Amino acid sequence: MSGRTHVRLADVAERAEVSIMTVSRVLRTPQQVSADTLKRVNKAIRELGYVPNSLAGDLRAASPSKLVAAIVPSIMNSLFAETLKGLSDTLRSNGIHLMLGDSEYSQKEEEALIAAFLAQRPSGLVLHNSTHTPSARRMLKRAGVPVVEVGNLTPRPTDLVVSYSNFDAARLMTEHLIARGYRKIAFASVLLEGNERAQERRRGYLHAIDAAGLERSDDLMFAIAGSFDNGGIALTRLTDRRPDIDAVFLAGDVLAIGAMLECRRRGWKVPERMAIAGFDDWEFSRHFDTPITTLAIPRYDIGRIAAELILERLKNPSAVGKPPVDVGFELIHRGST
Amino acid sequence: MSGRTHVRLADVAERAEVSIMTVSRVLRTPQQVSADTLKRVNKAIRELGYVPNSLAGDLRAASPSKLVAAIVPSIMNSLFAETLKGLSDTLRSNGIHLMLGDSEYSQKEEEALIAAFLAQRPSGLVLHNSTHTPSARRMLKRAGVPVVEVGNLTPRPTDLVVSYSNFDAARLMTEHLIARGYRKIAFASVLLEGNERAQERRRGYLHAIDAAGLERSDDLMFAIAGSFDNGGIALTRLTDRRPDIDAVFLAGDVLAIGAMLECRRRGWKVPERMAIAGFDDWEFSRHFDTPITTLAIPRYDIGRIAAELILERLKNPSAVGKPPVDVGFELIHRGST
DNA sequence: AGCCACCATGTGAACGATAACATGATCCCT
DNA sequence: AGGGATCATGTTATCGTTCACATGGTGGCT
Repeated sequence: MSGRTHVRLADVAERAEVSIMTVSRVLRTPQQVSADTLKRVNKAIRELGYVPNSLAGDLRAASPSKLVAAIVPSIMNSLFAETLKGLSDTLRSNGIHLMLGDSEYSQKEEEALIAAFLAQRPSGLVLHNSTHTPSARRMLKRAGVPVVEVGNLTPRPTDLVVSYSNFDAARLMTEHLIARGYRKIAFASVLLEGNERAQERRRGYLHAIDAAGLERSDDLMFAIAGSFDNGGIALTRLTDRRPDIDAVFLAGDVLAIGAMLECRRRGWKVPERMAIAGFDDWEFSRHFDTPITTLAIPRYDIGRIAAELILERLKNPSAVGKPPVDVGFELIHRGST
Repeated sequence: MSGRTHVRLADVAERAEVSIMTVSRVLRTPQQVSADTLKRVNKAIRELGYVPNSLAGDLRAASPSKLVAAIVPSIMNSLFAETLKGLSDTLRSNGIHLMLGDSEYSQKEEEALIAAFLAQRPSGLVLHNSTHTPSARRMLKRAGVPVVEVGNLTPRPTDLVVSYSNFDAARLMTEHLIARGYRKIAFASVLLEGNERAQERRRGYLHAIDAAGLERSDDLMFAIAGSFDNGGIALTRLTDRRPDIDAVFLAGDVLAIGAMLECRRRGWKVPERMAIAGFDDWEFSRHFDTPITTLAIPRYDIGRIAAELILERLKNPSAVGKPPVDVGFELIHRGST
């Protein structure tokens, strides 16, 4: 073992008795190298266990690194995982890999991550949030890198957008509940602060409520961190305040599932005693005795399309100003409403 | 806009009327720079929106990039997500970020990811698998980078290990079922091929069965991809073959939950008609009418400790040969057994 | 005053690769 | 047989940063 950590092109070149440049060609443009040189160099590469140094390569080529950075509010939320999978699959088949950050729903943290990631000169940036600190916004503008926002069909995007309208989705679900005859419709969601998606869903709910002339009241709204237990808690708080509630729209994460469990504990019939509507078609939503009416978002596709937009931009950097891509959503009517 | 994409140290230096080196020092060792130079340079940095180029920095410093690569069998499996979160949290507080790959349970794919990741000169590698292709094994040995395997307390690790014994965990659960009086105990797991963890769990099950002198039979074992529905299918297949089964140990993913749902559909009392044991304490396991007995693995801690080992090794590269870290597991006895 | 230590800053080379150009050999065509 | 095109390979400069060393000014101590 020599003192040097890694095998370099120069080491391979020496062993194969060719120049560095020839080794480089063997790796990148083998058709430009004669058959037997190719064989000799490949042998040396294998024997030495050469692993290219992308840092050096990308630096000299002034090309971005073969990495795309993604920042999600929570790694452990399987909804975001689906989008990441779409991203990762699509990028990988183009030789690009994923750098992942977890902003923990904090814009300040997101800003720090953006700075750290940009230092790696990624080929692109995918952000779940579309509201950022001013400083983050400035960095993104100047980065000279495709930026895709995927959490909401935001009106004033930084660059590219692939998403769906949280507002429309929540409005549609509320309209559905109204059409089914419910009149005291409550709304529960994850915490609103810094979460544009939750805010938009709330706006959508209120819009439908107002349009139908139904009661709009703070009593009918509740926000709480997303978890099973909290879905039950939300239901409890709301119905304690207002026993006349006949439907709850739980617009986030696993809240609806928690609410279903709570209804079962209480022996409440769904939807007769209480209708339950969810957001996001968790596999589990289907599996209750009374399966849950919910909104299905094509989250894998969001990731896939985000990747495609980045790849396209890399091929053709001048093609800026692409309009937002609306992947839509689907209301899945099941037994709970 | 000039033709150049990014602002360089040289641009900042020019604007602040100092040398490149001074700017570099402002960023890395500001205590070596006089107060007013510091102010002037920082102003220029802000005005130009300078973002360091880690590619160049890490190249020259011959230091690894501030990235750690992790490869999991499936991004969308929330169990792995928990470990990733532990990793990510711990690394980030040390200025290191995560590169993420999804091997889709394939060793060939894992090998490709390892090669691609090593090219980025990461500070470390975290692998969920502990069995690799020969070529992957060779790369890992030669990489000169800390490698942590986290999926199983494997006997012949590549380098570092932080995990628990799948064998012992499955054995313990099987012993628990035996102690509770069950005699025809079936075993269902995710697909075994290339999945060392599932294989080890099966070994643990068989070990306990043999030790107790109970029936060991292919009829009592079933493997299927992990999903809700497949848990129900596993239960159906097993009891079709062998109606005398009185307990099923579902050692993987969400199979146990699927089996519970299937029991409910059939109106089977758990555990009277059929005992159900799971592996991995999904939040959901608690929330059935009959909550599920299961094994809790400290998956977040696995990630955290893996990160700590890497950080330690970076500080002190000579400290090789650390023994495996066993984080253990816990059998959580609930109503289903 | 003279000397040395120290502090702030600058200079030149180097990290490992690639781009652009240069070279010499081979080949084909007239 | 001569000359340009083509092919395989080599040479030199460069990417943006950091390292190692050099330099000049300031201050304290005797």
